[in-house]
Amino acid sequence: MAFWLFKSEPFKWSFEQQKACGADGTEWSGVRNYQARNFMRAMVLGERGFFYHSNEGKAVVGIVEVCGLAHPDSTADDPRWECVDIRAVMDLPNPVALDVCKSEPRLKDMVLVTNSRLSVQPVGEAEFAAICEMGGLDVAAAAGTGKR
DNA sequence: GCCAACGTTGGC
DNA sequence: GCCAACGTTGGC
Repeated sequence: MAFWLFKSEPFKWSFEQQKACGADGTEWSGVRNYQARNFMRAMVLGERGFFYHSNEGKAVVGIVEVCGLAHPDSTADDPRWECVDIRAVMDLPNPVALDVCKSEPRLKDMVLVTNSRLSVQPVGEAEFAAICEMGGLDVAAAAGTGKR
């Protein structure tokens, strides 16, 4: 199981809007970057990730789950662009801000910290756990591996 | 609003 | 295939 991070400017698409889509989720459309696309191609159903608000907010605000494998992006006129579908799972009780991530030793190698421009990125298991802990979430619950 | 970092494009 | 020019992203 891998973990991911999806970045969005809240004015364009916020976690509130994501939650409003419910369990069906939505296309994570609009990605026009090969690295980001390749990460989406590697995603598996049920994998979890963070929802990060860039620009305004600059914080990890929620947990999402991959609910549709990579497919052509309906908003692209070029079929080489693909995206997955994701749905909101839960909020982080305490959003974890970027500057907090930057000053957290366990997150010093996190892609969010080292390459702020990548809009879809992998998250290490330890990084996932650290942010859940800092955000006030039970790691197993956030990862979807705990008891329900 | 500025600018640094990064990616992409296109001329050669 | 290199590299300069350009566009975009996103932190500050």
